[in-house]
Amino acid sequence: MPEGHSVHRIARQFGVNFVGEHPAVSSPQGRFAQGAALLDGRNVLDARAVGKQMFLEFEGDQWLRVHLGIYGAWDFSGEVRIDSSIQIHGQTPGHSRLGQNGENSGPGNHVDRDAEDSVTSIGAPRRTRVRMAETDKESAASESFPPEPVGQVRVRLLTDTVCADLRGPTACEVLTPAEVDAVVQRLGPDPANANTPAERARFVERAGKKKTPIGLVLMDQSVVAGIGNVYRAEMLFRAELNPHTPANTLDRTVLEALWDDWAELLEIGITVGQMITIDGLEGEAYQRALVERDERHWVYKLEGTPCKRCGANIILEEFGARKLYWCPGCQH
DNA sequence: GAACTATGCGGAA
DNA sequence: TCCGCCTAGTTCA
Repeated sequence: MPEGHSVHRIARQFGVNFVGEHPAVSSPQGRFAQGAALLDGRNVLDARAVGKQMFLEFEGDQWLRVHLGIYGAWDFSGEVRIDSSIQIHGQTPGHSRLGQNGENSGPGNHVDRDAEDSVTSIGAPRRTRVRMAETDKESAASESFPPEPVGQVRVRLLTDTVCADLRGPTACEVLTPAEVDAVVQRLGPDPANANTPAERARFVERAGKKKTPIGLVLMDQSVVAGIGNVYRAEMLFRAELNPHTPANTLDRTVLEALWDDWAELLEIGITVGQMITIDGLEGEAYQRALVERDERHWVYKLEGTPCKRCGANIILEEFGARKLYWCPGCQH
C-alpha cells in the first residue's frame, strides 16, 4: 500500500512506456473484462496521479481509475524504460529478502546482481521486470514475452514491448471525464502536482478548521492527498507534534511547516522509491536505509524500541482504526 | 501449511 | 465502530 509517492512513480512509468501507445487491454482474471473491452486498443493520452489514485486517459474520453488500496501492485515487464527522474532499487545479495522465491521471478528466473548494485538507475531500455508497489523490486526478465499472467491479474496493458499487470487493487474502473473531475474534487491538494502557495493555503484552511486530532487530519485525503500511515507517523515525529492535538489549535505556521515537510518527503519518496523519513543519512547509513525499514524511520513499526533522538520508548496506539507509532518524549 | 499482517477505504450498523 | 474487500509477504509451527 503504497502511499502517494508510489502512485506518482507508477504514473511516471506509464507516461514513459504507455502514453502514445495503443495497448491491448485485457483482464486475465476476468473481473474487469467489461472495462478492459472499453479500453482495448485505444491510444493512451495521459497518465496522472492525485494522492493515492492514478488516472490513465484513453482516447474517446475514457479514463481508467486505479486505487491500489493496501496490497495492490503493478508489475512492469519487457523493455521497461525507467523514467530518468526516478531510481529503482534492486536487492543486495545476502540480504534476507533475497533468498525467498521472489514473486516477480517466474520459473527459472534468477536474481543475479552485483553487490554494488543495490541501487540502480536505468536509462536505456532493457528486458527487465519491475514491481511498483510499496517497495520496488527489479528482477531478471522472463524468457518469453509477454509473460504468463501470474496470480490474479485484474488488468493487463500490453504493447509490442512492454506489459503492465495490476493485482489486488481496491478500485479499478472506467470513468467519464466528469466522473474523474468529481473524484479529484473530493481530494485535497497534492504537492507533487502543485506545490504552490495557493495549494499550501488550501491545506492550511482545511486543516485549520478541523477539531479532530492532527494525527487523523493528516490521513484525511480530502484535506491533503497522498499521506498514509507511515508518512503520517513520521511527519508528526519530525514536527514534534502530539498526534492528539486538535488541528484547529495549531498555529498556522505549524500547518504550513507540515505542508512543506510533506512536499519534501514526497519528492524524496518519488525519486528514491522509498519512504526515507530520516534526514541527512549518508554513505553506508543511507545504503542501509534503502533496504532496512528500521533504518529509515524514526517511529514507524519501532514500538518498544528507544527513540533514536531522546531514548524514550516508542509507543504503539490504535488510533482511528489504524496503528499509530509515536514518541512520547519528543512529541508534545 | 496455517495464521497473521499490511503503507486503504467504503459501506453497513 | 466494525466489517469486508482481496493479494502477497512474513512468521510460526
